[in-house]
Parts: sequence; structure tokens; C-alpha cells
Amino acid sequence: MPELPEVETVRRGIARVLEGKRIVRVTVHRRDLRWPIPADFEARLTGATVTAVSRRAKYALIHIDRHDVALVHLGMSGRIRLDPESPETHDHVEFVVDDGHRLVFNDARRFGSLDITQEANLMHHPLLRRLGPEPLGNDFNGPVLEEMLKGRRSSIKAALLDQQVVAGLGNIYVCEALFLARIHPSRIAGDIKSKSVHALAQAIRDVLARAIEVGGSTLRDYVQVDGELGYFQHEWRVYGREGEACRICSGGISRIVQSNRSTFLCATCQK
DNA sequence: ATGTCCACCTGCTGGC
DNA sequence: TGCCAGCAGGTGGACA
Repeated sequence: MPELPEVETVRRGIARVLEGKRIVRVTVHRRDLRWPIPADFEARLTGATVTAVSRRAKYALIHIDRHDVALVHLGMSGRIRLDPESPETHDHVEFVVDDGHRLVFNDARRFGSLDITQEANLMHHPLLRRLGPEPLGNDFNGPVLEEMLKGRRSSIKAALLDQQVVAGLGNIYVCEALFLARIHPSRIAGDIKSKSVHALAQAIRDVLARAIEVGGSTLRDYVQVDGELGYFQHEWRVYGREGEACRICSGGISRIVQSNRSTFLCATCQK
């Protein structure tokens, strides 16, 4: 479910609930997620005060006043519910804070993961250390993307899904960004002209920023912390629209399969 | 090194 | 109604 914008939306929701609060109870119902939740996970968090909630790529990072950081990855189906009225299947972990609010981590497919590590080692964590630049950060722009793609012989679609090239994109936003930049997903990454790569970098920033903007609005009512797809899905230009009309040229949106995943594109607009 | 593919797991949909 | 194939927002690790 979650690519960078959804994780950012979740991060904001978590931050509002946790920041400055003391964690009074952590309950793990199931440890065998993508990787086992460490045995000392509960102990290291219980009694700690949350100082900040940040994000790196698709990881939400819960910083506590013990020089530790909890890593939260939602995988494909992970969600976080705030003060749920009733339990659901696949509720794996619960966090209770000192003002009574509860956050519940639910993940049907268990591709998500939870870990805890020392703050000083955070960026050396095996799951974080190889990540490429944050697309919305100051370290990402056209020339940087160009450098990352130089010599790459994979398709641009595959390259953008590689978290070492740019961190946080997934299947939806890669499709959308390539459409905005009018680049065909099958193009060889390293062969794309400089000007197009620069347009692509901007498209990536634009589409992510817009999705966060719209996703964030669902949070205003305090309902979902959650990470359900926000309202941005109504703005999808190609993703999930096979057979429908391109919003630019009215031609049909097509679906192809690249590395066993669906890619959506307009073959007229994207060259 | 780089690129491609599989595996991990559950739930849902559409066709028969 | 049931069954089955195919699909789903991720990604580390095995392999060529």
C-alpha cells in the first residue's frame, strides 16, 4: 500500500499522537513479520518518551529519549490504526501512550517490518544504508538523477523502482512520474537525454508533493493515521487505468508487464 | 559490478 | 455456492 507519500502521511499521523508522549505499553502479538521483531523491542520502548517521528524513504522512524530509534516499514499491506474500536485479524503490535491513545500495527501479508536500533547507528542500519537520495530533499535534482542513471542498461521503470537510485518510489508513482515526464517506461535508463531526465526529476518531485498534499488532507479529520490510499488515487493519470482514456490525448491507456509487475502508460504521450 | 527473478504472505475479484 | 487463477502499493537475496 504505501509508497513515500503514504508513509509520509502515516508519519505525520504518528507524530501527532506520539511526539512528547511516554510509551506505557508495547504488546507484540506476532513477531514473524518480514524479519522477526527483536526480542528486546518492547523493553527498549516501554517507558521511553518519543522525541520525534521522522521518515527515510518508506521507513517511519520513531525517535525516543534513549538514543534508540524504532523503524517501521509497512510492506505492501501494512496499516496503522489509531484507537481502533475493535481488534482485527492481523493486528500484530500495539503501542499505548500515557494519554491513553493506542496505535495498532496491522499487516495481513506480513511483508512489513519493525526494528529498533541505536540512533548513532541509524543511517548504517542494513535496511537504510544503501538507500539513494530523498526525492523531496535538497540532494535530489535533475543532474543527480542523471548521474544515478548513467550507464544503466535496465529499463527506466526498473531503475526508478530501485531504492538505491532514488528512495521512496513504488509502482504507482513511477508510472505517474514517467507519464508526467512523457517517457516510455521501457526506455533504457542510461540512454535517456539529459533534458528528459531533468524533466523526470521534476515530475517525481511534483507527483510526490501533490500526493502528500492530498493525502494529508484526509488526516485533518483525525480518522486515519492509517496509510490507506489517500484521495490522490482520484488523480491517477495512468496507474490502474488500463483501457481508459488518456487525460491528455484521449488515447487508450495500456498495461504492460515489466519485471513481473504491471506498468501503465499512454503509448501516444510517452516516447 | 549489474540486471533479472523469486520468494515471502494473505485477501480479493472475476470467470467458470 | 465453490473453486481456481491471477492480481495487489515492497524488496532482500539468489542467481546469471
